[in-house]
Amino acid sequence: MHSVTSVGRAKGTPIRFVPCDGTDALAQLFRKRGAACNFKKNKTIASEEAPIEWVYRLETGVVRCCSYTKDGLRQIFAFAGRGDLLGFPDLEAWHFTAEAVGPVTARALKPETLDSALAGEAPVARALRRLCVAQFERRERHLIWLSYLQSEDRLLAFLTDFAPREGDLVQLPMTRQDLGDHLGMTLETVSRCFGSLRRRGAIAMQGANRYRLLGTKTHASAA
Amino acid sequence: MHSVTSVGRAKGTPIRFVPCDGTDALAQLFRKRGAACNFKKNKTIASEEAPIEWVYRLETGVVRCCSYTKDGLRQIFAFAGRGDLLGFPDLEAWHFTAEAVGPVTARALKPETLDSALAGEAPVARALRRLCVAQFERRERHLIWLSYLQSEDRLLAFLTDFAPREGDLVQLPMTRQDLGDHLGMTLETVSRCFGSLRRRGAIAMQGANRYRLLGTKTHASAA
DNA sequence: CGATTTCTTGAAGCGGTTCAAAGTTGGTGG
DNA sequence: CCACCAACTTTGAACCGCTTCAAGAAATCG
Repeated sequence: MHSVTSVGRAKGTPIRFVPCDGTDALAQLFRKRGAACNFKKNKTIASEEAPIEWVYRLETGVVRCCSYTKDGLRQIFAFAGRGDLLGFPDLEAWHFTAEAVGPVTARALKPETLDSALAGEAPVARALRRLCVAQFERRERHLIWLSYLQSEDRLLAFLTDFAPREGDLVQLPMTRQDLGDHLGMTLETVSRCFGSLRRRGAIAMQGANRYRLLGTKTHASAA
Repeated sequence: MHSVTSVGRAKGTPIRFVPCDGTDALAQLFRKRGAACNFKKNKTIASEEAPIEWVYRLETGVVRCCSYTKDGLRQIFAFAGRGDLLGFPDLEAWHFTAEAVGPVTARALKPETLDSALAGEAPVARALRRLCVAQFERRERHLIWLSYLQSEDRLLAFLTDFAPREGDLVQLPMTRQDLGDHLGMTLETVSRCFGSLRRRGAIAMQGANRYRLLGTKTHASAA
């Protein structure tokens, strides 16, 4: 651990992630009027600072949303998946680069189309606002991970977040490097952390890319 | 420096911060229909997870937007100032705690009021969306700071961001502890970094809380 | 002015990086 | 089907930046 004051203001819950449930109106819009499209592994879907020509809603596959510094360093803000939106209307340019981690399918809409729906249909506007705020909160959670937790707990936090449910066998589509660039550590540290989490009994691995969360309270539901 | 791949994708500009200019419609709304209010130093304006009863637009003073973990550690997401909004409508609860760093004045609006303006007036809706996305980008920039830069450059990045203009004498309203909790380092490290930045000639100090950016290109505008 | 908070500075220790090398995995073609 | 190659992962050892703990200096406020 480092920095951050201890001000003794213990909160019941730490930080909850509010999954956006109001997406329905948006989902329908994309399904009805969106163009289906596919991206191959590692294909760049959108480039930072390029004008937004399409707004996407992901159907299958995982996308890394990241930013490159001028020296070529990469920070992955988030891994986007099914139901996530890439791009916002009335935003002149992409503020991150989006790349397909594996094969990806999505539905695309022209920003103008979404824009006019925004004006006409209140539920769509509301759904988009909620999605934006949800992403916003996600970034804040990420910020907390990076400054509070040490590497091992940071990885565990991610794995917990990524797993749909405790005990499920989860396939990680991304590399150690991707994880490192997301969690602010080197790929070596990521690897070492996988090792110690496994040894510690927090996770079970099946090959390098499949894991299962052995919840601290999976069997014992006491307390 | 740590982690983060060098993929060699040099970009012209690193990450720009797009100041939200579309606030006008919102500003007018708050000025016309908002209730004026004052907060004393260190007063809690909003508490994480509490229901949002008012949405604020800051007029003077600085507010720290932060989150406390259950062990009482604090992460400061941002220091909000004049023109910044605290709280979003159609969001059931605060997702951070807001505290006055010094004396603060603001205008407050009931979320319902803002909500109905959102439905009726397109420019207000657009302004709010832009503000939300701007905050969003701000968090992403912050993430980049935390994972790319080492302490000294992190502080410099903040000081550069906080100064309205290079060369101006800037008064810092927050403590070293606040800065540390914002930048992910201890207050001691913050202090040491102030020292080395001063020695290095990047800034000039006037007491502990006034500084002046000695831009690397202030006088010499060459190249 | 004294008292309390805030800031600075020093020295030791640790977590994570860096550099290096060996081990795995998955895909391709003989 | 196996051999080979490239990409990815694991592991080791030395080093460095930041934290931690501790003490002293400066600033702020009643």
